[in-house]
Amino acid sequence: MVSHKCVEEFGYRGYELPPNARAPRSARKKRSFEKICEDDDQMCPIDLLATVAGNLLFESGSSLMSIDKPVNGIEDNCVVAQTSVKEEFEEEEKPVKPVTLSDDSPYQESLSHCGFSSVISGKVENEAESFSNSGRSDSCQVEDFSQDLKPGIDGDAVVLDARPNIVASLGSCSRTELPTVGNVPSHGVRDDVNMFSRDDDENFSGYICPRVNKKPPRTVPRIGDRRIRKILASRHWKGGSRHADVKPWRNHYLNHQRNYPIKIRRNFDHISDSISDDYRLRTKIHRGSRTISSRKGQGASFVSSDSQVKLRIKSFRVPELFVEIPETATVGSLKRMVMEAVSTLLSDGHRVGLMVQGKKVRDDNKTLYQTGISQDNTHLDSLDFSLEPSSEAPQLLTSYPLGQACEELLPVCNASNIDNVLESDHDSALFPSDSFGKKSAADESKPLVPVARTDMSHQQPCRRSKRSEQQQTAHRRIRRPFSVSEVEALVLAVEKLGTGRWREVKICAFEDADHRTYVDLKDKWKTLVHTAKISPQQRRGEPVPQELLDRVLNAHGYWSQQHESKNKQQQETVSQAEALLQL
DNA sequence: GTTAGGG
DNA sequence: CCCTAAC
Repeated sequence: MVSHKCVEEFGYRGYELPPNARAPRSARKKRSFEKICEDDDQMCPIDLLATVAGNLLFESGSSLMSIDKPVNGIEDNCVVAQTSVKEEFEEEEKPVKPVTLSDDSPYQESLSHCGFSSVISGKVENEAESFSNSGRSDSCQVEDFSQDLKPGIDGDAVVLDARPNIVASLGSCSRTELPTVGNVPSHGVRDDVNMFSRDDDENFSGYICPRVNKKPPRTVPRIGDRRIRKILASRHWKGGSRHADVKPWRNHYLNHQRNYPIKIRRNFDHISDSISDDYRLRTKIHRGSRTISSRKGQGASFVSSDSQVKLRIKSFRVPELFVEIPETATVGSLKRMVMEAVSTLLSDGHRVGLMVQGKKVRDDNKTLYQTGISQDNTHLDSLDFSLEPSSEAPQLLTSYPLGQACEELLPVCNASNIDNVLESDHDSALFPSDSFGKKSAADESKPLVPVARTDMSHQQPCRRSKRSEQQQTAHRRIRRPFSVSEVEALVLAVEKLGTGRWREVKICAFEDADHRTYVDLKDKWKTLVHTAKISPQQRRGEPVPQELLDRVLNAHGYWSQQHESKNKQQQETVSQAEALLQL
């Protein structure tokens, strides 16, 4: 809430949070797109499962579904999730043929390229087993990069349901294709990274490392196998019967769009397999007092004398990635587009968050043991990882397509989805609801953040320069137009304090509005003055009541006059002093 | 760190 | 909203 220090003096009470933090103008142009998102709040996600967790997790199918208690009051979801997983497990899981990878296996190489991490301790071989069992594509898979999309698209927005090459967590890896070992670059880069245990405090076992990829792929994106399907409306995601082609894992996702933490069970053999939430990580924990962890990448192994806690991040999803693409675009370009969007989404501004028993652990220097993450601690029952923005604003990428036919390409992610990850955060300016009295941001604030615009017409020349632009603007804060009530509060404060005292204005009227800096207020005042001076027809954005604009002009005039007279006085003083000095 | 102003 | 100069 806005501080009432000023407000009370002026008897003003009307201030409230702007209902919607909006995306930059570039995003707002895509109204149709936003509409999709609004109408279909949570129904058109691209789920990117990036994991190396293999069929290992499903060695014991029946035990997978066990869950002791509802997580954060979403019991129903959990139950459904379990059911779904179970079903697909039964349907899709196949016996696995063991394959052992040598230490120098190209598989390791491929892992190192990946964008996400999965946590394993000495389990690479097992992972590989599941990978090796990968079969060919299923009916959903589109292999031909040059294939036209048209046959599958009815003119509505296409929503991609993307999966990485390896999606073992849902037991469907038998359907996915293992990238050609040893030929990674040409076939696609694995979306997974293994991070192995370390002994020191800061690099705890089971670290999740979203790979920061400042530069989205320039040439052929390494997208790997993706499943593509269209949806026309949200309802299409719901009943499975309407989509005979929808795989069980898909239903699994469709039914579980809501955010909730992923529970980690203490025992490897009894894992809660609740579906991961957006930005939440599915983890698994293994207990052992003395563990041998092999570091495949370095061909080394070590024995730790410490008690080790093994964590396993099974997968996580990228939420609400919307893609709009001409039906004449090729499948390859679509894949590239998705890859870029996903890369962008994950590349910048994300860090790993950790919650123990629902409480955020901010101190990175704490040991796991101090945090309560130890092999014999019950806290392991509620260990949550999350991906959260590490910077104030999500990355805005704008790679402007040149071709007219490709104008409307705009993958969008709904940033509100990560809101609840930040539920206890007050340090993020991303979500005004947080600092304005805990409104339900998911309901009231849906900043649509464009994460990428992809040039589908292969007009490479412009990409370079645009890329550098992207990097330059990567940390630009999200645009958040002032609401009328904010303007009112600002006007009130300036009326009282005058211009030129922006820090005080901030403290007086916007103290708790973390996303409004005094520079912002100063800038807003500047634009308000300008707005008040121009004709109403020339004004843009949410109309500011004329009454307020009048007050702006009045205050501006008054304080300008004050400054003038002040300066005049100073000048007089100076000249008098000079005159005195000359005498 | 604040303020002012251009971009 | 960003950047920077000036204080």
